[in-house]
Amino acid sequence: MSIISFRQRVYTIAQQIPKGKVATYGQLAKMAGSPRAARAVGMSMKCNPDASIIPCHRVVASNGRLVGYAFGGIQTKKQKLLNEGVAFIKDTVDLNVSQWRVTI
DNA sequence: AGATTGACCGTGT
DNA sequence: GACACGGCCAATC
Repeated sequence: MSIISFRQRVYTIAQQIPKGKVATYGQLAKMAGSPRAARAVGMSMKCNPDASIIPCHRVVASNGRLVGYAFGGIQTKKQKLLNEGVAFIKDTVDLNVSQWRVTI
């Protein structure tokens, strides 16, 4: 089943997040096959080799809050998202509008 | 092999 | 709405 590591799966999924949308850590965990592994997802993002191939800035907490970004901090992360047209409410993403929804 | 850690999440007060 | 607590999973020491 899992020939590739959990981390690898997370990366693959993260790359599918469309521009202008965001996904939550829990959401990715669920998609990767471990619904409760949100923390592990966070680690994967932290260890991610390159932001240009893995859009880790499109991953936010379940409440839309921006947490962590290893390529310049929260500010940079927010700027990138704003630049992509993600809807913000103060410092949190409006998930109602900008969450990545996998339409059946 | 065991313990610790971390870019989390849900629930209760 | 803010704060505290516990649980969860994979990677790392």
